[in-house]
Amino acid sequence: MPQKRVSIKDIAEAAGVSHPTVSRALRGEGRMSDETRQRILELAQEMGYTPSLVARGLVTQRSHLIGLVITTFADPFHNEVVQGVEEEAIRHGYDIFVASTGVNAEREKEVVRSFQGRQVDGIIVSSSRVGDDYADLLQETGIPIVLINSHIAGSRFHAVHHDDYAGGCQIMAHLLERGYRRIAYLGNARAGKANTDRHRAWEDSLQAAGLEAELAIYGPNGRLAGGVRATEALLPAARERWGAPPDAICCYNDTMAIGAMAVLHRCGLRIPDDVAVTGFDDIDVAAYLEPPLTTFHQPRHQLGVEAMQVMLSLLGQTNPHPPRQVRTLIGRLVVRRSS
Amino acid sequence: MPQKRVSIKDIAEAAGVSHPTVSRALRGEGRMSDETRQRILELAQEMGYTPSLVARGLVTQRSHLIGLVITTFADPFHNEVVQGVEEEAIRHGYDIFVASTGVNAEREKEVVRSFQGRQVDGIIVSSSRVGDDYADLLQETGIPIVLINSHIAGSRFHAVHHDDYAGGCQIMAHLLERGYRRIAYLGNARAGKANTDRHRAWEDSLQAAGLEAELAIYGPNGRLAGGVRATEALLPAARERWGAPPDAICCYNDTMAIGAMAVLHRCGLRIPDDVAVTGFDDIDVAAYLEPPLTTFHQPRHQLGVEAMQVMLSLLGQTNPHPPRQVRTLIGRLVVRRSS
DNA sequence: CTGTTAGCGCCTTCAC
DNA sequence: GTGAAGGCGCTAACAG
Repeated sequence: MPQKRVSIKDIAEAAGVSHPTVSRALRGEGRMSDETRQRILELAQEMGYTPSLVARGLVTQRSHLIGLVITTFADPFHNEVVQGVEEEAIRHGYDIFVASTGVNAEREKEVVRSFQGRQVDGIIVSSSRVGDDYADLLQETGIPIVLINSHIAGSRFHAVHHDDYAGGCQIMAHLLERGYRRIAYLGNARAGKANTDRHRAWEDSLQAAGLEAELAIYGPNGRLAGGVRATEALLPAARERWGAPPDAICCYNDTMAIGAMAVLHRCGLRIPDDVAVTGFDDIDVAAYLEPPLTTFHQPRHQLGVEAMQVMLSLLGQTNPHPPRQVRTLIGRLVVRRSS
Repeated sequence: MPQKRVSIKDIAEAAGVSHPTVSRALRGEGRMSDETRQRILELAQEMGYTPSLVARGLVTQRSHLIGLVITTFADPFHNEVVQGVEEEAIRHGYDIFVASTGVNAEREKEVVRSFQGRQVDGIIVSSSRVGDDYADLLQETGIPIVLINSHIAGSRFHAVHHDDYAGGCQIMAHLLERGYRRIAYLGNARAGKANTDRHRAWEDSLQAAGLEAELAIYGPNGRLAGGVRATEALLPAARERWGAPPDAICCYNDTMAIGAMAVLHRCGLRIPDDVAVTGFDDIDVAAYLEPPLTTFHQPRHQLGVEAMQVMLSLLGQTNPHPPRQVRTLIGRLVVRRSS
């Protein structure tokens, strides 16, 4: 029985009052006799009334919708972030509208248009390499923006991120302390600041230890296959340079590290006896690998929560140009058996 | 510069025509002089016009939005499905509005209300244990519904799913053929039909082989920790019954299998020499584990695509009660080194 | 080919 | 306390 929508008019008629009265009753606004209010509320319940957020949005110009841009749904890092954003949003009466862009600049524009068209109250962008043109596009919408882990073009945006450089340094300090010397970096050619920060941490740490940062190999992406590809390139390169495999591989993230471990296993190299491996992010599966993966834990969920908190504070403001907010979350080194 | 929205009225004024004319020009509808149309289009471009899908939705009663319900964003299975739905949706001019419910019945209702309020044109529900009351709630909205992998209460809904029973049988046939005899089932207490089908496949296959289905242990959920918990319970139970570990563990899904493998490793049991392990789904990481996991590949992405296709066909209909559509996708056994 | 009028469902003044 | 208007931005019907 695809029943027709019931509107406040229908309720008004049934209750013998006018629509505005119903509207007020439903929102608990304006003083009115408890009796009428009660009757209206009951009627609304009975008739199965659901307010049209569309109509409401049209008049109030607020959709109670937050647009969330991610690169892909198929990434364990993003997902936790999304979950965090959603929880915090719901807690405050907002819905989230998630869209993935892939690595497609055209699609990025489409998403922004769609967000604008649907009048989202705010936009959160997660882990994108926000280029300057994209940044301009976002800015032009006049909609509040919060960036997660992507302040590459971000000196002008509100942002929540973790400190990749510090994290990378902790990973490296751990490896050096354990006596590893031929440490290679496995990079992600597709990542922006996150990668350069981690790369730099690797480089600086080696130099500070009086070693040379000799071997950095990049995979085409930060996924499993990217880790495999990069490792397959790394091993011969290391042999050429050192006459041996690296004694440790510092990977851009856990996912690439898993790919790297698979290649090492396949080559008969033991982890960590022959080669140590470290990841980054501490995705769920990291603790369950064989051997369990040493990594740097990122508060992914919290990242989403705080991004939404910043957004809420922005939405509460009347000031169209509130001072820039930047939050940096601190992760922690998690040492497991892979190093 | 949070510029004010420009509306078709603004354009109309600038172009010296009436709004409806602008509306028509923008939608390429109604014949009109190429000149005026051209001028209007240029003006719209210049002024940075973005149509208000909110207003449009209010009058057309179509939002071009598809609501998608999942249980959690943090699940590698769902994510591929979502990605598939999104791609197909975008290809046809729809956006998707994803909401996660967790295992919270209250939240399920909220989501439906939100979807109704935002006037989604259709609802796709993925991998939920759609209970009867929830089913009723969905039905009452009068919005077209498509279920993915959750036709538990689904004799009345359109659905796209894979055949868990057949898949389970293939897994079991493989194990039996390899000579495994003490095969345990590691179940997910929280899953609905997917679990019962796989469980049944395990049971029937053993009996058909003249063996008894003796040991099925359930984890509290289908996640890593669920796999760990169940396996920790399984080993002593097996020892009690057989005086030895099972020689194979047939897991509800890959994620639980990873948890199981971690426990086996920790106990010094070799895979597959001491205990074989099989999963289900073929999530990305399955091929990269040590040892790589034997599993049953599910066309997760395709599942999403086809669900959206069914939805599109429904939206194209005028018939309020189109004949029920059910699509069953076929997966395939992927034998790797864990068995 | 274009303008006028009306209304989607709701909220927000304002009178009463 | 409540009702009567007006309008959010857009499309649909009908004039002209």
